[in-house]
Amino acid sequence: MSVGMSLLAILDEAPTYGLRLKNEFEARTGGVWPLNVGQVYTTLGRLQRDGLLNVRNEEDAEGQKFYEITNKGRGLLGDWFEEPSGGGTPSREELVLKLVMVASRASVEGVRVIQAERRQAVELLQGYTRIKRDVPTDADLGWLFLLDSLIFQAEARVRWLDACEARLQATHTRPPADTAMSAAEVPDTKNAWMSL
Amino acid sequence: MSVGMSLLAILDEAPTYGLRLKNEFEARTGGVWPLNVGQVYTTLGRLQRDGLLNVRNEEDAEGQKFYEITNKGRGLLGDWFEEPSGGGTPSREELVLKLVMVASRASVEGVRVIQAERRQAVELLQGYTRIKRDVPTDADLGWLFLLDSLIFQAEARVRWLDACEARLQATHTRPPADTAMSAAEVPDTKNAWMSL
DNA sequence: CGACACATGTAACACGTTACATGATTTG
DNA sequence: CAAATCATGTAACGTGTTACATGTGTCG
Repeated sequence: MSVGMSLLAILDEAPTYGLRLKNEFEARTGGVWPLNVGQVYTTLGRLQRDGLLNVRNEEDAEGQKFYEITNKGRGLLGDWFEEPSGGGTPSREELVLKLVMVASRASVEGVRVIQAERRQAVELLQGYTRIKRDVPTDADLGWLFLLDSLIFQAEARVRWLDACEARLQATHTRPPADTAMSAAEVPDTKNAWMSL
Repeated sequence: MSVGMSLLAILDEAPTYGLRLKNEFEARTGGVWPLNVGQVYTTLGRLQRDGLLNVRNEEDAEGQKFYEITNKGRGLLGDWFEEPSGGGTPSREELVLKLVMVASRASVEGVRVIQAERRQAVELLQGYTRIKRDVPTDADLGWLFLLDSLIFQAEARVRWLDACEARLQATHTRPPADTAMSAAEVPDTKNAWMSL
């Protein structure tokens, strides 16, 4: 419930109303992560249902409905900040999944896919870099965090794609081992993974 | 619908039955991405509903139900491979969102959060590296792709967290500009973003 | 007036995910 | 026989997301 937690985080600074939350959210993320207004209200409803926030005065004079975080909500928010996010199974990124699946196909196709992805990743990276260059040094800290994240991730992605292509080329040189639709045993490295 | 596409990709190599799909999926991802059997069936149902696959013979003698990809499914699969994945708005990663939100809080708390995340990221990175060291060179190509991805991403995350902490420390030195709950105007960098 | 921005909300859907139920077959 | 494994499936929930409906106020 990342969105809900974000709304709670904003409300933890000061009570506000729905549309304002949307605007704050988008302002802090520099417009990179647009948030449908409807989702704000649905999420607020769910947060209220779970007792994480209260409605102050039903319908203000100007038609604004102020929400305020509860103690329970503050507790949960604290947990969210304290507990590291990387636990559990790593999230299934679409691109990674795609490459995993393309790995058992014709290597020519694999190379095509990888290069197309690489082109796009580089393009995005350049875009982010251009934005960062023009960003004022006193810009919102959160927005700088996000921008850096986009850049670091895009860089990593490009380098990863290169590594994948190299792997693929190397495999292409030597004929592939007959792994086609084998007994589907999870490799014993799985156990190593489990012990993390 | 990443999972659905993955199932289609597996079925594109050869028709199989449900449980086998689960096993294949987990084998190819080295057990890192477990897939609940139930989800396989629900997803298969949705794929069938959309005409992306057919059921061969209702209930094989051994109680196995074979699925095969349709031409429509093959087309969609091709699109999936051809179209780069990074388009649209970048996915909302929980950790990034968390740091964005922590940015407007007390810097001491920010540092604590970042360091906790960093500890975990390093730990994960070490775990992945250990696994990679023991992985046979002839291992499944897709599994190697995935493992590399995890490593590259973890590395990038660590470096990003360091950059964030440095930013935070720098801000901490000079008193923060009064950005608290401002008019919430999306910065004009948004326009730069939009033009990507 | 008409258009636009502000403000709230609901209905509906997609997808991921889990918990549970069922039956057949194998094996100690 | 009992337990485990194989195999299929359903009901239900959480979250994200969109499209739509409604009403108010403002301004050219």
